[in-house]
Amino acid sequence: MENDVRDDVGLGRRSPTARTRVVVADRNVITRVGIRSILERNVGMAVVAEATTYDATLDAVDEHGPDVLIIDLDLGDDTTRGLKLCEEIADRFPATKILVLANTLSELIVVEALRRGVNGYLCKDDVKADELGKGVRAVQEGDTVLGRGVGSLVAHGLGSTRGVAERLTDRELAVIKAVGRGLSNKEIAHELFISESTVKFHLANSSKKLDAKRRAEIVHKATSAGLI
Amino acid sequence: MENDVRDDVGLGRRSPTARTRVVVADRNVITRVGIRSILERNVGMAVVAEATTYDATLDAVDEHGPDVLIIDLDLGDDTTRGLKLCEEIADRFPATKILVLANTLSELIVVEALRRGVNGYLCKDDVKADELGKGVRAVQEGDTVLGRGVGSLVAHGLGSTRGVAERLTDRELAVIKAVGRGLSNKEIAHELFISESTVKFHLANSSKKLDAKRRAEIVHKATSAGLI
DNA sequence: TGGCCACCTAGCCAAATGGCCAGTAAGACA
DNA sequence: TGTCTTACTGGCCATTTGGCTAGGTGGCCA
Repeated sequence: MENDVRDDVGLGRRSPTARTRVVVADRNVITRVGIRSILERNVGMAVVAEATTYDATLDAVDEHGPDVLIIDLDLGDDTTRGLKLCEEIADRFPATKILVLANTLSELIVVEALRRGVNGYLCKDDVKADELGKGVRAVQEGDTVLGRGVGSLVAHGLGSTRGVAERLTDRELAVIKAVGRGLSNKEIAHELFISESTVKFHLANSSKKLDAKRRAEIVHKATSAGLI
Repeated sequence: MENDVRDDVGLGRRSPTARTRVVVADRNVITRVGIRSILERNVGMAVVAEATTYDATLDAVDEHGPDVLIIDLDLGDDTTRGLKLCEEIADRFPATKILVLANTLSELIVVEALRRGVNGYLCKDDVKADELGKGVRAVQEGDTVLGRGVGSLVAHGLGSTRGVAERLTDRELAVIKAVGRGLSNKEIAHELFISESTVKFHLANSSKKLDAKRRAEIVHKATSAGLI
């Protein structure tokens, strides 16, 4: 309908009336520019810094003390790192609200993120242009925002009898990665300097946590969740 | 998908000096806005239409006859569909050059895309802001552009002795999807109304094509490639 | 017409996997 | 102190798997 795009992406020039200051963390330039364009249509919103790595994100938040951090958890090769970063930021900078903007929708990640103090979780492919600004404003005001599908996913998870989507240990993750590379239990045991029994043990635990019947399903779920 | 038709965003009003007319196909608003912002910094480039589905993409190309189509193959739940679309466009509209802008880098997809007449392949996370404009201009002028890493991937693939990344048949894909859901061969056989032997046959073929040793690796590679 | 391809089936056998049991050891915590 | 969690190990046994050989069909194309 209205859909007038401003292409004059003023590079982070903060307007004097700006009330909502945002830091964007995403490894993808196109996405960063897009978010900037969309947010700066909203009066009173300004992107004050961009970051492409976990370390840079922490620095940017520390330096600018933004109202909202928009972050894609998948900034490196390890989403777990992104989760830890959120925890740290929520802990050290409680004034900065965190809005996760994810590529994929994974129960595993959503639940973990919320547990670690994230204030909102949107899925890139699902948000409409106006929802991004609304989401930023909502988390700034203390609401928890969950994008389309995310809410029901979480509700479904929490409603289930089992303790869903428990966190995978480092060891379990290492084994799953090896399985994804097509190694046999014996080969994995050799590579990780543990016994074949232990490999099976970790896989059995992973199976329960991910609610997967077979190793192929474990790999599929872990891959979809961006864990490997 | 409610948002099925191309929204011919008014802003894309073609300036009289515009020489490169671009259609952008991506399900993600943020990305579309980002691409638009970046391209329209370049004098002589205009985004004349956006599309979010395969059908809308074809319509947009048909209607606007752009110089370049920037497309994310993953517009629906089936990347294969995106590949077929490229083939059709390359065939029916040879004047429109196709630049794939992918989320993930997969040898499988790259090779298939090039085979089907795609003129360029960039990886979203790798492109820098200026490279996008350069890429568009390059494909428009008839060059083939491969992003960082893409080239070496292809070279590596083609250099190998085996016929790499052969196309998976529909049946093989169906079996792989089922494996990813954690089904046993017996269960898959029952679900697809074929015998267990046939399931094993398809998996063995998939193994060769994907160069995977075990079913878990097949699932991993297929998942990473966006095939399932 | 013959050849190629996708697809389907069968059986055999060795290896890998998954589920179960019962343990040890180290560090955190109250 | 005892209890918890995480990590690790072993053995047993049924099932699943992967690799092999050796066939079958129908469709498409030169």
